[in-house]
Amino acid sequence: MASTARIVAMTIQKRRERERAERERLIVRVARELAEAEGWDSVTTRRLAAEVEYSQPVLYSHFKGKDAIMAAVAVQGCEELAAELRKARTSAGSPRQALAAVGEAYTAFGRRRPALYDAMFTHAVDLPFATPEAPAALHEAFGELAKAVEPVAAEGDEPELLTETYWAGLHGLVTLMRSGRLPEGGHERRLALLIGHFVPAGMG
Amino acid sequence: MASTARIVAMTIQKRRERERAERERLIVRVARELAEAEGWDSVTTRRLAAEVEYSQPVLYSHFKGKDAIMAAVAVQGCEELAAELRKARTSAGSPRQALAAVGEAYTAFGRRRPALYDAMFTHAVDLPFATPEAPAALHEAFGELAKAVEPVAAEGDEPELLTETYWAGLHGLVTLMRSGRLPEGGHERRLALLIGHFVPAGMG
DNA sequence: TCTTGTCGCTAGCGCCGCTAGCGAATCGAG
DNA sequence: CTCGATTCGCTAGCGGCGCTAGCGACAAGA
Repeated sequence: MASTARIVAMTIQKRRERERAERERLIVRVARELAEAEGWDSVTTRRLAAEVEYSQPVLYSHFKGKDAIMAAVAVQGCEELAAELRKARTSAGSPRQALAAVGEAYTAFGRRRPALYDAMFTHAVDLPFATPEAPAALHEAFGELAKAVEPVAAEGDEPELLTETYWAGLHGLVTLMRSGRLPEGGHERRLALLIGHFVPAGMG
Repeated sequence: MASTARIVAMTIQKRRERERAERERLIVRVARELAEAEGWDSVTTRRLAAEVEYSQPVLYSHFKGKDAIMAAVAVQGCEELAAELRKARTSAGSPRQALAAVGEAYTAFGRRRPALYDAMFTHAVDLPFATPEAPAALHEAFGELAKAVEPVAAEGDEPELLTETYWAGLHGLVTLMRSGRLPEGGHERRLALLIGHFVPAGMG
């Protein structure tokens, strides 16, 4: 009897943990949907709690604070970005085309999913970046960039630094455009200029 | 007598306007100092009002809101950035050196004056950017970049777009580094890579 | 059955940006 | 010189923010 009770208790506990994990995923999903629909300013802890139909303190039993929720959304974004970069890179014919494809995919992602992009690359400094502890999805996304950059690296260029530099160029284009500091028109030509200057003459 | 009274009234009014303008400058100066010392999060309307020794509503008689105060600080920042870019550009010996000098001056500015940089290029979308109505100081700063970029533009490169692209690269380097997404070490080499890729082979 | 512990709730703290509306000081006319 | 009109900075407060203390209901184990 005692053993039966213990087993039942254990399965009950498992169900609890399952439900709890599900609720956590719900919070992240709703936070993301809300942010994408109305912007991060609309994602307040009160509003988010109301949308998931729990009280505010429940959020804090899952996450340390609002920034941690944004960080969770950012990790999701990294996964999607990595997938899109990979797809762009692997379906390109030449190194130059691959570099252009990931550049276009990156900036397209930033424009199509601004809330996700902000969580990943402008807000939320909580999650580590340039260290091994950074989320795997982030390494994966950066790795896609790196794999596209390395083939066009010149003699003596350190590939990692060159990738970071290319990333910075793409990031600058996305953020300056999205904040209205660069006109939307001309984006393709700016991107082409950036890419062109990263490819050695006569390559591609 | 009536005319004397009117004249006196006018000079009194002038003094008033002078004092009012002085108070406005005080607000902007204190806002900037506070932001540079403790970050923009510490620049609340209550705190700022206390520092200038007036009540909160006084701020709103000068500025539409907090964003407008940040915008005023941003304009100051543009003036300083423009001056530093000009100095860097004019004291360089060759087109390549000029491009490198403004790039270094730009990123150095972003790192040395993070609060100012944020007001100018990451927050405060209030002030117009890519239009003629943009503040003169902003045009001036961009013009300095343009004057450094144009000499190295290749045949067929649209100079304005190329300048924007170079700016985006610099901006990306500054923001990704300052938010901890790029390691501080390696900045000089990344900057050198960016500059090197913007200069046609065999130039400078 | 009763104790113990878990869990989500209500309520509230100290902030924020911003504003309504009052009272004192000043101005212009008689 | 007096007195209504106007200017101007103040106190006080609104609604909302991130976050948390602490209570009550409910479930688990003796």
